[in-house]
Parts: sequence; structure tokens; C-alpha cells
Amino acid sequence: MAGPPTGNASVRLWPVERETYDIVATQDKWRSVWDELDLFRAADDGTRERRYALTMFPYPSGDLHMGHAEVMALHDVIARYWWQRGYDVMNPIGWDSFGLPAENAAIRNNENPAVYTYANIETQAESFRRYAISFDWSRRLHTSDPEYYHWTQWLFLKFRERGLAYRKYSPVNWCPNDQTVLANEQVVGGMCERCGAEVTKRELSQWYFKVTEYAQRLLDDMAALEGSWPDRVLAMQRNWIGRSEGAHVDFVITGADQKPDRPESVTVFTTRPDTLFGATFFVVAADAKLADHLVSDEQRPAFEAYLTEVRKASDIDRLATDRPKTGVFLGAYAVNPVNGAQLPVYAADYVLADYGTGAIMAVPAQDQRDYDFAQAFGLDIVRTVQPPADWEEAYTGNGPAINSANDEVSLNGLDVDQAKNRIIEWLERKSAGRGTVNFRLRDWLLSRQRFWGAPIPIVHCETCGEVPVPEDHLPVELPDLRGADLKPKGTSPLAAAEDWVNVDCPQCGRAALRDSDTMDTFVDSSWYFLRYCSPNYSEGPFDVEAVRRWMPAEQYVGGVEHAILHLLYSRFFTKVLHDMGLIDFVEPFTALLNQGQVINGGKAMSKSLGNGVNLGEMLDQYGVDAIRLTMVFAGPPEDDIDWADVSPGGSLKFLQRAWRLSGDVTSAPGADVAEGDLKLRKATHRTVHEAAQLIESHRFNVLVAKIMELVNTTRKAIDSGCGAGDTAVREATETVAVLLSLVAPYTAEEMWARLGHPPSVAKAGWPAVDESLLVEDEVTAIVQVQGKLRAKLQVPPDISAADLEAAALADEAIVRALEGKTVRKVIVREPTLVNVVAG
RNA sequence: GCCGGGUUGGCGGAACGGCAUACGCGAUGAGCUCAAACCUCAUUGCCCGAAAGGGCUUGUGGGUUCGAAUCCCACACCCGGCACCA
Repeated sequence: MAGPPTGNASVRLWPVERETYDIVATQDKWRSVWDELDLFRAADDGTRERRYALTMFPYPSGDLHMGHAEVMALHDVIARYWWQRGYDVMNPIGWDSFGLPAENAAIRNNENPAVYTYANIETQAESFRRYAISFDWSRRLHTSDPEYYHWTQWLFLKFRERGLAYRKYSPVNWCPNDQTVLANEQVVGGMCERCGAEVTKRELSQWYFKVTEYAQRLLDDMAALEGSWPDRVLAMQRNWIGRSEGAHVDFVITGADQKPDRPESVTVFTTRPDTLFGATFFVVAADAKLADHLVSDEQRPAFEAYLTEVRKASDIDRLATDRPKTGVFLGAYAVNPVNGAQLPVYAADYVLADYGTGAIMAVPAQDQRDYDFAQAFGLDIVRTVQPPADWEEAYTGNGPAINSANDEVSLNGLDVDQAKNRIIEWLERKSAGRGTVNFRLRDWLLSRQRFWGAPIPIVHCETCGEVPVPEDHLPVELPDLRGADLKPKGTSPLAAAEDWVNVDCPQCGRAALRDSDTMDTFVDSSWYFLRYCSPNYSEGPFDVEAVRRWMPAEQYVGGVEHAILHLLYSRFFTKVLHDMGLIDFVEPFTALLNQGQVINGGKAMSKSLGNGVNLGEMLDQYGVDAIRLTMVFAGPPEDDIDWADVSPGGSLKFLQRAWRLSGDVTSAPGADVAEGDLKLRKATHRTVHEAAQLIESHRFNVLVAKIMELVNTTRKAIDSGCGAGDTAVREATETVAVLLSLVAPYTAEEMWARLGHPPSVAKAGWPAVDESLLVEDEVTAIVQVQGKLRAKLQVPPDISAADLEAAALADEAIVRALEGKTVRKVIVREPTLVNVVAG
């Protein structure tokens, strides 16, 4: 396999008659020149309009891979475009450097996780430099630096002051492999999102952020993101928040046993209060405390036996929705407030303990799950919505209410929506229920029983309880633990670090213990984009004025895998900080672009499939520019790139073709272009005009196609047109260099130098478009008969409708097509179209 | 089941309601070469035809329109998210 030139191999592989440049030498040369010029530092001096180009910061796991190469190539097109347009651009980079992989590596190698982490960061930073992303390196940050997590801890304390961080004892998701708890968002299909182990439940006292308090605002504020965020991300967030409207209805409990812990009444959540008259039984989640409180002594043995069965079934088993319904009668009854009917209370596992109130009124006639249960247990089915004729199962559609009246209220004849309103009104009047909204979203569990994260700045004191670490004692720094000290034992490794965990209570001075859990790393990444605005600020998490100048970020680029977790949390943080009066906006990212994945042969790259593609090898073989170009040209940015379908070799070939133009130009830099070849000039200006629109609508693949067309056109002009000396050729080639600088910065810089300009092409400025050159002096008019193309005419752009019609009807092909027909109507859209309707 | 997105040549993909298939990959032929690779040029949606030319074509079926890949309705299939969520 013959590669492109690398170093001195170029002589052998590339014949002299087709001149090429040396990739490695070119990259090395310009990288050092650029470093010296310090091209991409945000000025932040108010002389130019600011733009914030944000890309999701990486986790430092080894070196960069194909995915990084894609997202950064796309992101950099936007950032470099903004630079060319003359904006003051902030394009920062940092590392999300707390997290489990470093900790696991540290255990294996008997080190502190910082060693692995910071070594990887250096490797990745060097790779980003080589990859020539226009980052402002002066703003670099790492979330594992004490200077950073100081303020993560500070924010935690502020959230707690506002009642938005609290501790509670409850069942939590537990990953037995990583030996830590997980947030709901980190459990995918019953498995740990990170390691794939089956998640179990544990009862633990843990810290939570009250994200549920912001559920409605997280939903409402999405209206402003509509159109500039991908539909699917907004849909995923809506799904996750899971708003549903309905009612709470109270049912008085009766039954043989009167026990002290048995509640007088139980409230259910329903989205179908209109079907209340059709409730024929009542179900509580078998694993909820409530079931235990309701069960009668007589039924207790049966209940306990059932509960054991339920506990045996894992969450994975419960995911199957077509399992037969099971349950057990609890020996209690719930009184239906509308008709006094005594509904038998069952415990079942098809009702979830942690959704709504963990109890439901069962309406088998209008709910398939309840219907299935009623069938299995021989329970009554009472229709309260008129189903179509011969309807056999639960009917969930609209229709007039039936069998739904008592002495005070009748729903009969109303449709579902009207009936809901009527019954809620009645329930509220009788204090037996109320209209309500329920969310699927749960509070964010942020405690982690791991070492490599920001310690939770709380001291537990037997006398004073939970005591926040005073602000002037922040940051609470991690102790220097390594190796076996970090081994997961089900409690945080910090708990065993006696020197660290034992402290005097900040309030009473007595012996106390630090909270030994660390924060979920998603806390770190929920505010880093704010820190970038003033990365060295030491008076707070960020300089309020700097954030006012730069935020919200005009463009955020990153993977759709963060559609819920990171983006939802960041939106939540932003709203809280807004409410604290620290920032004046409620959404952090004005526009979002999700790039696709890089796959190979139709499948995700993986070690087990052996289909991985090594980025370093690709860069060695084809060079940075060809890889970046390949990523950008492959297709729409949000689509996956199948590496088996693309051609980095073709990209390199194109770059060499483009570069060759710069060697052919013979006119002098700054030569007057006014007299240059008009046809080529028009092509050039039209390309620039279209390029701007294409970039702004993120059609980067089409942008590349347009640059390719301009290169082809210029090549033809040199070889068989106006010739290399024409100033239009210089103009076209310089334009190619500037446009190419967004995608292939090394090639563009090399072209720019050969064209006689000092570096850097990255700051050459966007070419001015001469509007007069966008006007064609001749256009192609198409002539259709019955909507079918029959002829093309070359006509002046200002041709009159009458002239165009006459020319069209006179055309030989049209005359032939109209033979024996009568012209009934002629549609003319001068200057491009004539459609003759004939019959 | 609910929600979101999609379906265009051999492949990746272009296309303000008006030339479908831009750009590229691949393929085929030719030039260069002792030869091959590289490079250059040409051809390349499908069908009929020697050619001129003609017919067909944007998942399927309808509709709106002078004109539909594009707008509307129904259906099929693919991808993604949520899911015994009451």
C-alpha cells in the first residue's frame, strides 16, 4: 500500500512532474509558527462582537480517538469561520478530569489517580495542538484541580443553602462492579451506563439535588431552543422529564384490621380521573412501604411470600411488559369517593413504588394493564367510556362517558376532556382530590462512594448534625491516597483515610467526621462553561462580568450521548445560578449541534470486533488536514460516518490539487483583480457567497463540495482558459486558501505562503463579495411541455416574460413536442422557466 | 404502545415547489510506463436503440398544483429515545 509522502520518502513515491508538499514537514513548520503568533486568544477588549464557540470537553482517557477527531473538526469549522468573519472568538478547551477510569488505573498501578490523569491530559493536549484546533489555550482548565473543585464545592454549599441539595435515606441504584451508587440517568435498561453491570438496589443515606423543583421550567424553557437544538434532543429531554397531567384522588381505607401504622386514606395519581366511576379494585406497589402498612394479619403470610417472589425478579425481568399479571389481596378495602364502593386492595409488581404515589385506582375497562389484572383475578369490569361495538379489551380512546353519575355529579355524555374537568371540580369541592401534574423526573443523586471526585464539603457532627465546611476552609482537598487504599469496599475510600476524615466540628469544635463521599462528575461538568469565561478568577466560581460578556454560548458542539445527562444538568445549574442572581440568562447554550459517531463497517468500533481505526495511524498516513477534511466531507454533521465508506486518500489527493494551484499563480500579491477573467471571478464570488450560508446552516459537507468545484474551475481556467497569469486566478486561489483554512489549516497556510503572504491565513479575513458579480449575464431557461423538460434556452437574466415565451414557442424541440396539440396555457417564470400546457 | 428523525445511482450524499442524481468514492476505458503503482483524460441512474432520439426513475399508494424528491393524507420499512410511568 503506497502512502503519501512522509519525510524523505516523497522522492520515491511521488514523481516530480506532479509536485506535492511534504505533510510532516509542513505540519511541523506551521505548528511552531502558529504557536508563536498566538492566533486564537480571545481579546475580550470590547472592540469586536464576541462569539463563544464551545465544544464538550473531553475525559482524559488515553489519547484522542476518531470520535474526538470528528467532533473537533466540525467544531473548528465554526470557530475558524467566526475568526475569519472578524468576531472576537472564545474557543476554550479543558478536561473533565475526575472519574472512575483514572481511579481504577491507579489501583492497578499503585498510584494516585492524578498521575494517570495529568499524563493523559498532556498527551491529549499535544494531540489537539497537532490536530490544529483553534483553541484558546490560555483558558485551559481541569475539573480535578483544587482551584476548580473549590468552586464546585462552593456551588454545592450554595445549592444547599437554597434547599436544593439535601440528604435522604432511601433505596438507590447500586452498581456492584463499580461499588458506587448511580443516578437514575446513569442506569440504562437496568444496567450501569458505565460498566454494563446489572444494577441492584440499596438503602442508603445520600445527597440529592432537587432538580424536580425545576422540572416545569426545564420543560418550558425548551421553547426557546426549538429550531436551534436538534429535535431529538428536545424530545429526549421531554421524555425524560415525563410531565403528565391528571389528578390526585384520596381513597379512605377500611378493613378488618386496625393497626397503628395503617393510613386512614391513600392518595393515588391518575391521568384519567374521568374514569373514576369505573374503578373496581385498587393496587399498591408490592415493594412500597404502603403495602406493608395495609396488609391484614390474615393476608400477611401470602403477602410476604409474594414479596419474596417479587424481590427475586430483577429490574431486568420487570422490563418485560408482556409478563402475566401477578399480585396478592391485602385484606383491606379502599372506598371510592364517587360512589362509596369498597374496592379490594391488591399488592402487585406492575405498579411502581417510585412513580406517582405508588398506588393506583384500577380501571380495567379503560386501562389494558388493569384489564389484564382483572382477567387474571376475576374482577369486575365496568365501562365508563362508550367503546366501539364488540370491543373486547380496555378502551383507551375518546368517547362519551357512561355509567358515571352519583347524586351530585354526572359525567354521562361528556367526552374525556370535559369529564376530567367536571370530576376534578367535584373532587376539589368535596376535598377528595385535586387536579395535579406529575413528573417522571427524579431528584439527582449526586453522592458517589469513590475517591477521584470533588469531596462533599460537609462535616457530620453528633451534636450539630450536618455542618457545612465554612467557605474560607474551601477547598476540601483530597488526601494523597494510592493503590490499595482506593479499592472499592462499598464505602468511600475517603472514610478509611483517618487523618483526613476526622476533623473538629466547625460549629462546636468537638470531634466530627467529614462526609466521605465525592460528587458525581456530572456536577463538575455542569458549570465548566461558565468557568471558561474567567478561568483564573479566585473570588468566586466565575467573574460575573466576564460571564455577562460571553454567555450564553452561541454554539455548543458535542455528542448526542449527553442529550439527557450533561445537558439537562447544565440547564438546571444555569437556572439555579440565575435564581441566585449571578447570571442574567436561563439557558446556557443558544444552539446545539450533535455530531454522529464514527463507525466502521456498519458497526461501532470496538476491541472485541477488531474493527477499530487508530487515529494516530490515520494522521501519520494521510496527515491532519486530510483526516479533518474526510470528517467534514463525509456527510451531514449529525450523521454517522462509516470509515469503510470514506476516502482519506481522496481527501489528500484533493488537498494536493488545491495546493498545486498556489504554485501555478504567476501574478503578484495585491495585483488589481478588476480586469481579471469575469467568468472565473463570478465563480469565485458566488462560492464565497454560498459558503457563508452553508456554514451558518451547518452544511459543512456541501461547503467542501463547493470548494472542490472552485478548485476544479480554477484548474480549468489555468490549463485551458484565461491562463495562470490572469489576476482572477490569484483571486480564486486565495479564496480557496481562505475557505480551506476552516477545514485544512496546514494546506491553507502553505498555499497562503506560496501566494506570497505572511502568516496567518487563519486571520486573512472573510473575502468580500462583490454583489455585482453574483449576477449572471446569461441564464439557462428550461422549457417544459406538460411539466416535462423538452428544451433549454440560454437567455439574458432580464428577459421579459413575453420574449421568453416567444423564444420558447419558437424552439424546434418545442414545436415538435406540440405537434398536433393546442396550446391551452403558458406559464412563464422569467428568466428561468416556461411550462406549456397543451392538449 | 407513545415520542422524534429518516427512506434519492453500486456507495457517502446534493438539490429556494421549477434542469433529479451536484461534489466525492468506487467501477470501466484510454494516455504515461518494459510493466505495475502514482498521475492525467474520458465514461458512469435504469431501460429500448447502431445512432439520432425516446421511455422510466427520489420506499408504496393517493391528493394539491401548470409543475412535487420537496407540500398534504394513508401505508410499509429503517434508526434513535421512553416504556407495566397509572
